[in-house]
Amino acid sequence: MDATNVTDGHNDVEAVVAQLRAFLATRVDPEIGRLPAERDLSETLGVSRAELRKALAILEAEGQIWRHVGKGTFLGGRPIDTVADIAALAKRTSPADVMQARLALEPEIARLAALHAKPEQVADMIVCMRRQRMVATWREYESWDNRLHRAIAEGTQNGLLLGLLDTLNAVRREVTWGRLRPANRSMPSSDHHSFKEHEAIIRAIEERDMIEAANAMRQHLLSVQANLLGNG
Amino acid sequence: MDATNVTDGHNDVEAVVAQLRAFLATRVDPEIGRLPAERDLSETLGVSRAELRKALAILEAEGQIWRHVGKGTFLGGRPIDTVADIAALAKRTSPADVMQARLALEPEIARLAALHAKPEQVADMIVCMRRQRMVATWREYESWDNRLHRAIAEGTQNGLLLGLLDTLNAVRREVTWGRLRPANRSMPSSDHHSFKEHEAIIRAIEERDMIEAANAMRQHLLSVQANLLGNG
DNA sequence: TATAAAACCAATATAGAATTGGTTTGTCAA
DNA sequence: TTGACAAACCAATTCTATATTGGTTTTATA
Repeated sequence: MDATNVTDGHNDVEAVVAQLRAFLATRVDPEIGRLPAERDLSETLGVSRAELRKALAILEAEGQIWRHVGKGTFLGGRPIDTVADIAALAKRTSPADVMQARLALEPEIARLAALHAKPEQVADMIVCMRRQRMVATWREYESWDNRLHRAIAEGTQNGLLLGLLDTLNAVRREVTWGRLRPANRSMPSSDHHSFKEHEAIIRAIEERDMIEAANAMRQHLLSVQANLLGNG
Repeated sequence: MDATNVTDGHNDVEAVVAQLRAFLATRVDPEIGRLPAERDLSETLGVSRAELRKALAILEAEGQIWRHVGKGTFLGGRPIDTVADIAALAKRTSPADVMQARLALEPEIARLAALHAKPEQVADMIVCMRRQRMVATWREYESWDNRLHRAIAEGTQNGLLLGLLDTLNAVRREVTWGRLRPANRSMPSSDHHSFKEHEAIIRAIEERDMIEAANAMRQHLLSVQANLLGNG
């Protein structure tokens, strides 16, 4: 414990921290943002791995870097956990949340579909709508409902929006399955409210009426929402 | 659709289809749902692979099975592609697509945040905003920008919307990295347009002004969009 | 006792082989 | 020529084994 002796060893971690800061500023490509592995870096800086880790812990607490087993050590704050894990997402999601999300996303999707949908994509929507009217079970009904809403999203020509809707739908299936599910529902009646509403949406898209497309979609979803709450 | 029996002379394909149906019903575990590989199955059934594939195509058109290269052949209808794979999504997504999706989703998120955000969540937003003004690099700027927009989504109290935004942001990072990236950007100037815009959004949320919150968010994103296209 | 070095662990990445549905080519027979 | 079949080829996917990496424990040593 001699303060006069080793500035290297006794200087605690502070000297190593300073050394590290310099290293980050000068020898790490900010575009790549990846530091060498601890074993390599400790050799490069001439310190033991334990000392280096103390310094790294400090810089991590400061938010200068973040680390992860198997990945490495990187510049900047820890990236947001991009949980695309449907099951985990569904666990913290209620049916009301699902409807809220649909109401947030799908009217805008309908609007963009009215702007960008190609004729053959509109034809796809019509096919879905027609086949939905001919189904014998609610399971098939929902299948074609999914496909219809997805066809509308395809009409946006935006793969990301389509992906978001797919994620939403995946969660929707998990959620509605997880909760109680009326098993003895009769077959879809021919005057089911959704039929007319779907028709209105598709017509608006066909006529390139963006405002009406968004509106019709919103009305449809509000109707579905009311139905859900009423039945629940 | 037409389940009618074929009466033409060739019983080739039809015979194989019948053989296949029997196989599906008796020799495929519905829990697993996977058929043997075409090469194996053709040998098992004693038909050529080409013939087998014709039969498989028919059953696939009927929705009895679905196939995918590298995966195999499975019972039931083709599952909707639940793209949790950010990289795959990013590959078919352009920066313009990202902005379009943000414009679709985030104004509505801001609106709901104005309705539901708790005081401590608003405080989080303010923290993000303040720290964003003090950064030294664009990397940090973007990190705090991400956190701010995520904090707003947390204000909706809707885990699904938050998850969707996380997915969107993950894709955004991939996309902007994949494409060319302006390397010589200077540090964020203190009068960067986003600062005032962020402030307007948060103020509207704080004042529970749903309409203004959505509006401010839309203006902000439009401004970002214009900036992107201008720089591109 | 303190510290450095090594060993060990679990999570992750990586590279290559193997598998699979889809497609093309070559061969032979009717 | 046409049709059927086998083999080869292709690209997407999975599987498997190995290597890295941050995190932890053990061991040696001064």
